[in-house]
Amino acid sequence: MSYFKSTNTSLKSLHSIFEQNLQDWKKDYASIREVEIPDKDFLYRQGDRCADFFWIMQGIVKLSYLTLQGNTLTLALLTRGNIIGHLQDNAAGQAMEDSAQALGKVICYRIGHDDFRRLIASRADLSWLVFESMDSRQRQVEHKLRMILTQPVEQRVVATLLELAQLFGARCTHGYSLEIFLTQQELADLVGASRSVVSTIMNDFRNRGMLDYTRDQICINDAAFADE
Amino acid sequence: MSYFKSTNTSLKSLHSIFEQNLQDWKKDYASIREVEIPDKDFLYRQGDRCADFFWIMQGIVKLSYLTLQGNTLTLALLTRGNIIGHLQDNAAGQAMEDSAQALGKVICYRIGHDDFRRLIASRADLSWLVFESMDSRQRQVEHKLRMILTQPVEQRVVATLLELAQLFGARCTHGYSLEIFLTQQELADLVGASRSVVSTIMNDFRNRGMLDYTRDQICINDAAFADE
DNA sequence: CCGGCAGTGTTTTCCAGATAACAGACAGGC
DNA sequence: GCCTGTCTGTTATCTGGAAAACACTGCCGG
Repeated sequence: MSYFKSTNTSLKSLHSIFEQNLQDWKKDYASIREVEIPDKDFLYRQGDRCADFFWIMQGIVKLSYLTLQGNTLTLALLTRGNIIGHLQDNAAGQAMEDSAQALGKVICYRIGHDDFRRLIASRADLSWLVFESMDSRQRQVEHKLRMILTQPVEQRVVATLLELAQLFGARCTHGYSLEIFLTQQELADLVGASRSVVSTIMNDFRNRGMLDYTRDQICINDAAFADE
Repeated sequence: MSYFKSTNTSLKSLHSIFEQNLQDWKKDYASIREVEIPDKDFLYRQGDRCADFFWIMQGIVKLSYLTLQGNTLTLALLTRGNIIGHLQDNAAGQAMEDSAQALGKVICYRIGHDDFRRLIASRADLSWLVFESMDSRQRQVEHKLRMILTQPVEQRVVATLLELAQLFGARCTHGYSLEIFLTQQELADLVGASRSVVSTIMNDFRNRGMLDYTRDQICINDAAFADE
C-alpha cells in the first residue's frame, strides 16, 4: 500500500508560518484577508478579471476550463499550500482562462497582486514555498497530459480514483471512502472522457467488487489496491 | 497580425542581471557555470538523476517524454529565462521523468540545487523571475492539454505552426520561415498526433498555398495568417 | 555508381471512444 | 399522490485518427 505516501512536508508548515504572522502582515499588506469559501462556490470564474492571489490553507479547489462546445475539462485539483493567481500585472489583470471552484469548504488567504509581490520580495523564505506550490501543479498537469495521451479511459479512471482516495480518502470498514461526492459527470471531466463510458466502467468495477458507490458516496475497496 | 505580440519583457532583463553578477556570484555559489549545449544534445535524459538547475540564457530547449510504447511526446518548448530542474532535494535528486534536449545551440547557467536555493533566498528580486518562468511553462502545458482535448489534429497543426513562427520565425520574401528544422515526426510529437496524419495535413496546406516546405525548411506563407 | 539510410507521401484497416437517445431511479416540492 | 429535475445505466451508431505497410525521394559514404 505504498500509494499513501506522505505529501510534501514543507508545505505543512505553511499555515503555522501564516498564523503567527497574519496580524503583523496585515499592517504592511493591507489587502491580505482570510476568506472562507463554501462548497461549490467559485473563487473566480472563467472570463472574470481577477488580479488577486489565493493561498489555500484548507480544502480543495478545482480548476476547470469550459470549452466552446460546452464541455468541462478539469485541469487540476489544488490543496493546501497551493497558490492561484495571475502573475503578470499588466493592465490590472486580464480575463482568467479557467474557473476555480471550492470542492468542500475552503479556507484561504486572499492577497492583492502588489501586496503579494512585495510580500514575496521581503520574505525570501516564502518564495520557496511558492515554488513548490507551482511545481506540484505543474507536475499534476503534465501527469494528466501523459495519462490522456497514453492510457485508455479505463486506466485513467482507476488512476484518478486512487488519487482521489489519497486526497479525500477516509478509512472505512471495507476500504477508503471519499469524503466529497462527485457526480459521474464531474469524474468524467476529471479523467477527460465522456460521462457514458465512465458510467459503464464504474459499473464494471462495482461488479468486480473493487468499488462500492451510491448516488452520494464512492468507496474504493481494498481489493482495488491489490489488483492494480 | 496580432500574432506576433511581444514576449514577456521582464524576462529580457535576465541576462543582464546575470552578466554583471556572474563573477561575483561564482565566489559565493561555486557550482554556477555557464554551459553551452550544441544542437540536439541533451541537458539530461529521462531516468537520469540530476539535481542541478538550468537557467536558459539563449536558445530553445525541448522537454519530452518517452512512453512505454516508444512514442515521444513533447511537453513544452522553453526559451530564454526559463528554468528547468527538480525542486525537492530529498535523497539528492530522483530520476527525471522527462528529457531535455537542445533545439539549436543553447546557452545556459547550470547551478547546483543547494546553491540555487541559497541564491534565491538571498536575492529576492530573482524569485519573481523564476515565478514568471514557471508560470509560462504552466500556461504552455495547460494550453496544450486544452488543445488536445478540444481541437482536431488539423487545428492543432495550424496552431503549433503559428507558435513556432513566433519562436523561430524569420521574415522572408513570402512569409515567415522557421530557423530550425523539425522532421515531421518531431512536429507530430509536438502536436500529439501520429506522423502520417501530420504528413497528409502538411501536404494539404502546401497545396492550398499556405505553406512551403522542403526536407530541411518550413515556411509559413502570409496567406496562412489571413485564413486563420 | 551503388547500396543503405533517413525522411516523406499515401492508402487501407480497424477500433476506442464520442455522441445521441432513451429508460430507470431517486429526491423534493406542492 | 403526482410532477419535475437531476442523476445513473445501457445500447446503437458513427468517426477521427492510430497503426501498419509500402513505395518514393533524396543524400551521404565508400
